Amino acid sequence: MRAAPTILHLDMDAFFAAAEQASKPSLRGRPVVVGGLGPRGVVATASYEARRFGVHSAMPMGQARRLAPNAAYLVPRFAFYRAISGQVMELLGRLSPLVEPLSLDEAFVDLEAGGLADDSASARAVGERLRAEILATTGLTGSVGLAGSKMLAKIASEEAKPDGLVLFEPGTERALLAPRSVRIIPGVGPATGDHLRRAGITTVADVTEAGEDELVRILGRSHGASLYRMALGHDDRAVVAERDAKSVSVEDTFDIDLHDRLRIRLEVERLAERCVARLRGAGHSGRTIVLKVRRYDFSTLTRSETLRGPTDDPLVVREAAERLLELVDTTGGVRLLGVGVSGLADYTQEDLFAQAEAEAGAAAGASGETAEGGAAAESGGGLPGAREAGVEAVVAPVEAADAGERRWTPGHDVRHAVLGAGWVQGSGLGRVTVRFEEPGSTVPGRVRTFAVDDPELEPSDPLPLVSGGATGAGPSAPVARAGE
DNA sequence: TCTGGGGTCCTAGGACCC
DNA sequence: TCTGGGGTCCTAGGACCC
Repeated sequence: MRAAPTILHLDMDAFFAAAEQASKPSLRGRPVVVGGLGPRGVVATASYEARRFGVHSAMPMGQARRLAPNAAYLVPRFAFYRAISGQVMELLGRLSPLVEPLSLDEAFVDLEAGGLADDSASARAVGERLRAEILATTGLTGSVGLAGSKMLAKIASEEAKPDGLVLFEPGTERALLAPRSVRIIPGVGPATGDHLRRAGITTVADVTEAGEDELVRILGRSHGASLYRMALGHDDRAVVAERDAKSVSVEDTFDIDLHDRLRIRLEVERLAERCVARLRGAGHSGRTIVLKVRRYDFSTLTRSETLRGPTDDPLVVREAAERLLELVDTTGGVRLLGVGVSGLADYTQEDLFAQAEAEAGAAAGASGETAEGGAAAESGGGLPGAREAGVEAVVAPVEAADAGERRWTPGHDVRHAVLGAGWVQGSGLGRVTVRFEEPGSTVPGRVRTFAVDDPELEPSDPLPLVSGGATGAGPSAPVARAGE
């Protein structure tokens, strides 16, 4: 707990939805919902206009459509948001060497470590200047919380939303927290909130009155003790710039439950490939392979297997995932499959050969237990071969169906040879509807409809939200205008 | 049109070891 | 050779966050 409010928390306002509104003038001031558009999609972000209809994050899309039938519904464009996030994080990096990103749209900054603020007045000035810079650079608004600890800075930025700044003076935190719901404390979610309510604890003041022993009794040692400290305003967690990843995973929810065992197996194989691609892309390898299965009734289970050493070999991960699948009963149907790797190491495959040889040498003197475990972990190598032929027969038609057809995803940018830049409003029945407008314009653009195979229409990259590019975002920024 | 995808941290039991 | 205590690793599940 610091004597000056030099921990800053930045939270961009309705980030995905705001980025889409900035990119598409016709959506400004209108309800916009970004999320999965399939039958099992959920809301990722709702614009403030959409929130007035009761739409919020994590809500099933079907429910959102009932509440706000006239909103614009768009799929997330992560590459676009990442580019904007990069611009924002770059601005934060100018304030301090200690920047801790929590997600694309959120970060802590230690202003004291940056030497730019040492009291309330200077911290507030830095926060306001940052908000102005973010707006000038990205065209988007962010809210800032300033306090003497991470927890309070985060609560302050929540209070500042949208488009504001709130500073909590150190020394006032206990009085400030006391009357509020325990749910404002990060880490207290629906389950813990219910648990506490059944014990008669609903406000932060109730928490401090109950005492640490009582909380530990209700919530367990770690959770109880930390909640008690937080309720007193005690939070000494440091802003940490570099956090090593601990796991990498990919998962898919299917529009319709999968029943066919071969198809399920095929999807597990694909997920394993995707997972390894991400693992390798991050320069990692890992020891523990995890298979996740969500069944028709939403019950979720995981099965895992730890190898003798880290791997980034697609075949090894795939075969482990296949072995794990053999342990799972999928009768009744499967709505989600996932494959993950944890126990990460920095090694890549090349290093592993040397390591394997070293281990082989060591294994000569090792116990039989270890050798047996290793043999079991690698036994999949020859076994599944008998089934491969059957799987291949399934692979071909699935991939053929995906190939060849151009997809016009709603919300994505396009360029027309004559009419210029626009974005897809919708498509179906062999037609695609495009609105022709650019981020810089102040009035909504015209709408035109084309055949899906119109040769003059092609997908394009997002345009920059702010012209001029004062940040020098660099040549690698995906927002760079296509064809210039 | 009921419930995404990518993470983190914690707990608890059993195996195993000293 | 009727029974302890502590530490670490592995597995499975759950809560939480954005």
